[in-house]
Amino acid sequence: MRSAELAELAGVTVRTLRHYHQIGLLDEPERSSNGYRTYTVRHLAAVLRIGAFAELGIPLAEVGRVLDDTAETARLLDRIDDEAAAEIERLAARRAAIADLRRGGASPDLPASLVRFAAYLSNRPERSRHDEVVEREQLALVRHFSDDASMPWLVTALEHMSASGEQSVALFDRFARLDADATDDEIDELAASLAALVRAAVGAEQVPTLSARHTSLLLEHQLDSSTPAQRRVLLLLFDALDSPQPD
Amino acid sequence: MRSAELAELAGVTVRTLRHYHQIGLLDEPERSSNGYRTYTVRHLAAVLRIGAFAELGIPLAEVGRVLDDTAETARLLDRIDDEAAAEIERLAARRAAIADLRRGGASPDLPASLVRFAAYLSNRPERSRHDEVVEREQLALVRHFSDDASMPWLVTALEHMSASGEQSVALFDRFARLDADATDDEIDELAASLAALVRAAVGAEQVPTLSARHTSLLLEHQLDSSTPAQRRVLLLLFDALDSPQPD
DNA sequence: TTGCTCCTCACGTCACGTGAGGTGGC
DNA sequence: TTGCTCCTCACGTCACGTGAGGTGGC
Repeated sequence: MRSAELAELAGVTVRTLRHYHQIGLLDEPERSSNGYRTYTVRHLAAVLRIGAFAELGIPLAEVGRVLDDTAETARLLDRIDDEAAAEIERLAARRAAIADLRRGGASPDLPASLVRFAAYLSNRPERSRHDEVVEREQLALVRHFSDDASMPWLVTALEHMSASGEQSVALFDRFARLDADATDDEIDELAASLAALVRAAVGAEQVPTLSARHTSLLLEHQLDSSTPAQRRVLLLLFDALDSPQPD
Repeated sequence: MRSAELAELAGVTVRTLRHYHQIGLLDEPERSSNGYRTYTVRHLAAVLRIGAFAELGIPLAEVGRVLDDTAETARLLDRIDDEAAAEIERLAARRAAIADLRRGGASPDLPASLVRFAAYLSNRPERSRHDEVVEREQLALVRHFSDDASMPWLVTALEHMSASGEQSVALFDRFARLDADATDDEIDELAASLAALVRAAVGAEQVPTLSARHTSLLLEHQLDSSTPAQRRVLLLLFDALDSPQPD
């Protein structure tokens, strides 16, 4: 029989047959006078056997070695079974993550623990496109760092703020819309208010270490994304948070 | 920060960063005077965001399009979820097949319904290496064809034979060891005995169609693998099976 | 001459891994 | 000079898919 017929009988493409030839898995058959390959039933059997091993996940490069070696096959299948189990777990975890996203209506790069905080931010009036981008980046950073020892206070604080309602939204809004020609008084007052908000959210006994590697990266990101006036507020805020609480 | 530091913070390799640059997913940062890339926290955030989408199974070629498009992301995730479900099923089926093989101690290319028959064949005394190869090929063919309409009688017959014990093994053994100078009488007798065995196994009312495509391929395979004396037996056998039963 | 089947290269896929060969500052 | 870090190509991976360009017999 010719290539097309063998391929159809075996349920593969002609290209697959060629590939098996190329990697030495399948003997080249005789050629007829016009150069066409003329396969036999034995070729069909060979293709089917190769296919059976391949379907189990044995790489073609190994199939040749194990076609007639039951012990080797069993060893390989042990490994493949483990890999399949691991892959199933990966995929199941992925599906679970997707299901979570659907429930929360959130974006893949949002930390699950901060979905509420993200929603809270998006409620802010006059949130610009640029604000959104910056927020997304920050949340991605927090998410990635959230297993870090220096992080829990931040997550706690953000959660707490998102529960504290309109008052804190108003503060963030003032910060976001801070004028370039804001007076020193305005800036002092805003920094103090934010410091108070953070302290209240964190709890007085937990002193965040702003100099920790991951934390300082977050602060750096915030500074990078701020206007000069905002930067002045932030520096005052960091100072206030770093110094012992006035009582 | 430099490449190595960014890579470590993000939990990826430097090569991954380069790859993201190459496909235009990640902005090239400034270079320092020695040509080293100097990344910012924003690059870190970008890498983390890309990674979050990639981990969910979104191809990098799509990540760029959906980074800021929640609706598109949701649509993509629907597809990916379906694909993940299908892949899990494939892998689970593979694991089930491997578990079956372990229980039966069989080879991957054996039809599950013929494990007993294969074991039965392997009990034959003086089974040569060549016999084994031929048997394996035949079983692979039967397995692949076993959903064909012309096939059930064969599977039934083989099953039945494997239950019929030593008598039939002895017949197969006589066939396998048939001498090149066997007499016509010996050949006639063996063909008749085999025909009787097959008829008994199949059941009288089921007349197999030896000319059906898949069946004739099996016969062709058997003929190809036989000695001239065996071929004579087989042709007599096929004739006997094809003609109405003398009564 | 037109169709059909078969043939042989050979590039593309996907997300990087892995050298090879070279440079600049300590 | 030796080490270290970074750089830029560029090939390899895995099992084929997909043209491109050509041939032989009806």
